[in-house]
Amino acid sequence: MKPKYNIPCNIAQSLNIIGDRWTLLIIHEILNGNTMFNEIKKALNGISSNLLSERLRYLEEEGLIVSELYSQHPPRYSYNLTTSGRDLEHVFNALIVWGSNHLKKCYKRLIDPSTGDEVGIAYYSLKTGEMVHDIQVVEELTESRN
Amino acid sequence: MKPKYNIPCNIAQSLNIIGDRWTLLIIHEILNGNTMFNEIKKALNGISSNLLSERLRYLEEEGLIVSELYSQHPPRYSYNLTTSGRDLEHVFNALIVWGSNHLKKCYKRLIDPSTGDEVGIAYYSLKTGEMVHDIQVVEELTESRN
DNA sequence: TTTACAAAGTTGATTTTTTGAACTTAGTAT
DNA sequence: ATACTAAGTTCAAAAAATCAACTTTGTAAA
Repeated sequence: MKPKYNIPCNIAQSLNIIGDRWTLLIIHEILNGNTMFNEIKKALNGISSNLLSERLRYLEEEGLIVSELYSQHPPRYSYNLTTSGRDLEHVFNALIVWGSNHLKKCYKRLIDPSTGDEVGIAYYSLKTGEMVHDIQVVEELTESRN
Repeated sequence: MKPKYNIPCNIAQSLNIIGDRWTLLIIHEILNGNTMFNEIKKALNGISSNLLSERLRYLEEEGLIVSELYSQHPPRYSYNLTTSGRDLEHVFNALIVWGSNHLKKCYKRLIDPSTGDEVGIAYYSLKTGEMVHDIQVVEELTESRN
């Protein structure tokens, strides 16, 4: 079945869910308000129906989107993000910022709407809310038997 | 040749460079100090030599890594990140944070090493350095002829 | 009341990628 | 000599993505 990364790392495990071709772009379109099958298909120049259909099904299984029946009789669904899908926004923003710095041609930028200043990625403490200038990745202790 | 997303968006264009299977994980291993071919291969359980070799070649073409000859006679290279490769760190961190909130099993967390507090993603103004609480994605104006 | 058209898919053949295993080349260690 | 390692390359087999055609239910127009 699905070929998955068998690597003990958040990044690899996250990519097992959102790393397939088109997947992040599909979520991004839904985030941008394109909630219907054909809206998404039209926005994603080149994706085929069967693949879009399969990806949507998989993302729903994984809990990143929910499909809502908006017409009974020809059954028609609109696709919306769950919290976990919406939380990918920071990943999108990190990609937009990276792209604006390193792509030959940049299409989008992140700005502070109150000042117009361009913004970059930072980190803040969940406890205090203050910006944190130095960060560290720590390994979760593997809980052994007890 | 390479199937690429033909979509005018930083995210799609960035994924054209770093969105192939294994690519982000390879860069992440180099960032973590695994700079030799077999170190990367060993860390990435399941990747095959030919694919690793092809991905490294492509990433060098795209300017995300540089290979440095460290032994002349059996030609041996070590792989290191350029600035553009290193700048993907924010993307990795965004994925680590997303994973720590939404994966069934979390392997890593981001903390402030001075306090031990867990951290989340924020944004700051490139001009003032201050944290920005509201952000907006703006489309780059397409430069027409002049 | 046919005819046309759209939305949301499904089916199946073709093409492209990825995997997996074996092989190579140059060198070091025993 | 023999074994073993690093860093790949080559090629066959398997898996995934693309592409085009088709289906189903319904709405709009002639």
